[in-house]
Amino acid sequence: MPPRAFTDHDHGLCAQAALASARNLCARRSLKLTPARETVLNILLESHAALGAYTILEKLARAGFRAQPPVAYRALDFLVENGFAHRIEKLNAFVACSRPEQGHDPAFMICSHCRLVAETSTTPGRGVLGRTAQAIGFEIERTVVEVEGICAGCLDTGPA
Amino acid sequence: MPPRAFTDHDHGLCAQAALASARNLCARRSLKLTPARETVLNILLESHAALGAYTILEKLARAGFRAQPPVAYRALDFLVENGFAHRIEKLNAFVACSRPEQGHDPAFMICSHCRLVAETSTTPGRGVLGRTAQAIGFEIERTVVEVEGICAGCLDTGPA
DNA sequence: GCAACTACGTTATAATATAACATTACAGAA
DNA sequence: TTCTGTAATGTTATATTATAACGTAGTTGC
Repeated sequence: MPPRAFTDHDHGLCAQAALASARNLCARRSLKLTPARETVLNILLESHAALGAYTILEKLARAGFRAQPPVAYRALDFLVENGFAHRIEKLNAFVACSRPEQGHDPAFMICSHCRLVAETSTTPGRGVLGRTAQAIGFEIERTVVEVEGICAGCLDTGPA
Repeated sequence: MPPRAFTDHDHGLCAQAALASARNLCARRSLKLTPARETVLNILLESHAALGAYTILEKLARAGFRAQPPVAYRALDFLVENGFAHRIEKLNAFVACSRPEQGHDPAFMICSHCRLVAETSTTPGRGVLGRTAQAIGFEIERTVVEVEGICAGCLDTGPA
């Protein structure tokens, strides 16, 4: 599956599908997709851009929620823990997950010009790094793979 | 070259070599390794642990420097830009570079128990991610590869 | 009903990072 | 040597990101 962020697609459908999928998974796992959580997920699903917690907070406020930071962070914690969103370490920001159905080790391509983030996947345990880890007895738990660069669209219109 | 952080080694030598190497490279490239910069590098070289900017700032203060944040951040910027240190995104912290001589795409193994960070290297442009990037015309500029887990030493003494 | 748990509301503050502008040091040109 | 531009530092203030702590309310299972 190619990443969608930088390719033409019907984003309405894309967002709708992700939301439906989240609802589904929550039902199956008896997780509560409460209003605040669902609203944050919808905010993230508006685009493939990474949003900072305080940007999300503003949008939450506009949607009628109380705008204290913990509200946003708690919702984000829930979404990230359950695989409906990801934290982009490089940006201290968050994106909706493109593939909530699959367990995955996500990898991200971040356009430093338009700030869109495409999700793809990686197999970090394998490859050189995995072998090195094994050689020294390091047990991998989580991986962060983020590449920063310029997406095709931004290259076309002239790189930054 | 295996990562040193999690393996037995003479750390005094390790730090000394890194410092010598930094001095050398600065001379060759006419970069100024000023007292503040060298002190920060030495602070980082004390161990293979990642240090936050404010921890570094405290140590700088103890070494007789003025302790305003920009002092630490400027020195860190210099060290990172010139490859003498790296920023660990996952931790918002910094480590000395283990191989300042080589241009590299570093990858890090972070022990979530003892917080030591081992540096190794990666070839992000190749592999699945590189091919995906190429397929959609994404031009990679920088990569962040950090794996979090438990090092052999911490596994031995009982995992967290 | 009520105990236990989960989520939410709210205040406060911690931790990380940078803007902005004044001052000083220093290298190369006149 | 003095001038001058650049790089580095000093300093104040503030922006941005994140969490602690504690009380309230809703829900679930008994």
